[in-house]
Amino acid sequence: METLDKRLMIPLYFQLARLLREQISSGELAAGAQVPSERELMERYSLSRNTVRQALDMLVREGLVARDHGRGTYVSKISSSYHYMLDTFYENRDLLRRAGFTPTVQHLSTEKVIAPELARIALRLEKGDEVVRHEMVFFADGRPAMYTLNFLPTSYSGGFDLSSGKEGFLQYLDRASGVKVEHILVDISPVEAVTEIAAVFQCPTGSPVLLFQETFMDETQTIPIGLGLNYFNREVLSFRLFARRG
Amino acid sequence: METLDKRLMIPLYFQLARLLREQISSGELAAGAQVPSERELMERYSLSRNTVRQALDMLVREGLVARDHGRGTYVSKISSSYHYMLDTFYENRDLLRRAGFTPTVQHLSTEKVIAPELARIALRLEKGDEVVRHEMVFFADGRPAMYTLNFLPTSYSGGFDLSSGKEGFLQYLDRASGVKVEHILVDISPVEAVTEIAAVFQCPTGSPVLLFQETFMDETQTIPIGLGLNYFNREVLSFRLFARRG
DNA sequence: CAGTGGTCTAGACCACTGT
DNA sequence: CAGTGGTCTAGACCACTGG
Repeated sequence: METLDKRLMIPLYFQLARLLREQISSGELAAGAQVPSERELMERYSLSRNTVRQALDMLVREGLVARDHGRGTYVSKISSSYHYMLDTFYENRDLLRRAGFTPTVQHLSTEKVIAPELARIALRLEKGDEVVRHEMVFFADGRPAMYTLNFLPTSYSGGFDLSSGKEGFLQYLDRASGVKVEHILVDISPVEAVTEIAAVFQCPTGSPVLLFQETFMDETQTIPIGLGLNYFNREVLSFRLFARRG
Repeated sequence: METLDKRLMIPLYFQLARLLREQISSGELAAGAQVPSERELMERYSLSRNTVRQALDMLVREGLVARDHGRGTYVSKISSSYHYMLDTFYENRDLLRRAGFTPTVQHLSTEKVIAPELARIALRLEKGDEVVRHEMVFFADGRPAMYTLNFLPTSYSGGFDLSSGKEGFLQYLDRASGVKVEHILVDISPVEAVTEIAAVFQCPTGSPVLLFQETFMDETQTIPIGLGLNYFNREVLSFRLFARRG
C-alpha cells in the first residue's frame, strides 16, 4: 500500500524499521502508544508476517518498542530516540543516523605528532615515534554529539579528505591500512570535560563526559590498526548494551 | 535426528541455541571452527530454515558466532577466549574477583519506598506503587569500587541476607522472583558523584562516575525482573568490551 | 559451478489478554 | 470471543564465496 521500495537494494524489513523509527522520533507514534499490530503492518505494506516481525525485532533490540503478549506492541517510554546498541559499531556518522539524527562532520585538524603514551601503547610503538592525529567533531541535527581524536601510524598512505564527506573514517582506514577493520576493543570511562571539549559541547568545564577509547583491530584481533578517543555528549547520545549471565 | 524435545514448552530455536552454546563452550565446536551450515542443521534436527536462523540469530547477538556471507558461520575467536568483559555479567562480587580483587560487601539498607520514576518505567509499575530498595557498597581489596541501588517489586518474597555473604544478589533474585535472570539491558552514562557517592568513594563531589543502569531480564527478554543502578569508582575499576563491525 | 548466508512469502497453530 | 504476539513450516529467489 504505502511507500516501501520493493525490489530496491535495501531490505524490506530494514525499510519498515526505518519508517517506524522515524514515526517514533517524530512523535507520530508517541511514547507509550500502541504500534500497529503485526497483521495490520502486513496488510498495510504488503509484507509477510515474518518480514514485519524481523523489522520489529530490530526495534525491540534497540529498545524503541516492547512487545506485550496478547496485548500488542508499544513504543517504549524511555528513549524514543538517542540510544545506541554497543554490540556492533559503525562509522560515527552512521551511528548518528541509526540513532535517528542527521549527521554532519567537522574536520578540525590533521597533524603529525609524537605519539602520546596512550597511542604508543595501543599501537605498539616505540618512545618518540610519530603518529598522525585526526581531530573531528560530529554533530547530530546540528548539536555537538561527539569529539573524536584518531591516532594512526604514519606508515599509512593515502590522503584522508573527510571534508568531502564521501568517505567515512573506517572506510579510509580500511583503504589506508590495507586491512579491514572488523573489531574494536572499547575501554569505557567517565571523564571531566576539559576546556577544549567543554567549548565544543557547550557545557561547563568539568562536566562528566563519556570516553570510549577504541582500538581498531583486524579480524584476527592481532594487529592494532589505529586508536580512537571518542568523547560523547551525554545530552545528545547515550549507550545501551545487552549482556548475558556468565 | 538428534535430541530436541519437540512439543515441549521450550521453543525449538531456544533448545538449538542452547545445544550449540554447549558445544562451543565444551570445545566440541572450537574457536574459529565452522558451524554446520543452516541447511545442515535443518536436516539434522528436522527444523525449518527460519527456526535454525532464529537460533543462530541469538548466538550472533551474543557474539558467540559470526556469519560470513557465502562462506559459512564460524565460532568467534573472541568470546570463546575469556576477556572479563561486558558481553557477560556476573554477581558484582564475582566481577571483582575476575578483575583480580578480593571483594567485600557492605549492606547499607533495605527499605520499602515509593518507586522512583526510573524504577517505575523499568519495572512497568503504576504511579505510587512501592518497591523494595537495597543499598550496597562493594569493596575491592578494601577500596570502595561500586555503589549499588537495586529496586525490586514488593511481590518478591523471601528474605535477603547479604550480610551472611553466602548468597549473591542475582542468586537471591532468581530465588525470590522464581525466574532465572539471564540477560541484562545496560544503559551507560557518565554522571557527577552526588555527595553520598562521593563520601563512599572518597572522591570530590561532582567527580565523573560511571553509571550502569541495569534492567534484569529473564531469558525471553520480555519480563523485567528488577532494576539496578551501579555506580563505579573509576579509580578502581574500568570496563572493556568488544564490538563487531556492522 | 555448488554451497553458503540474506531475504521473503503464505500459510498454520498456539498462548495470552481483554471484553 | 476476537485480536494480539510467539512459534513453526515449506517452500522460493537472491548475492556472495570458493574451487
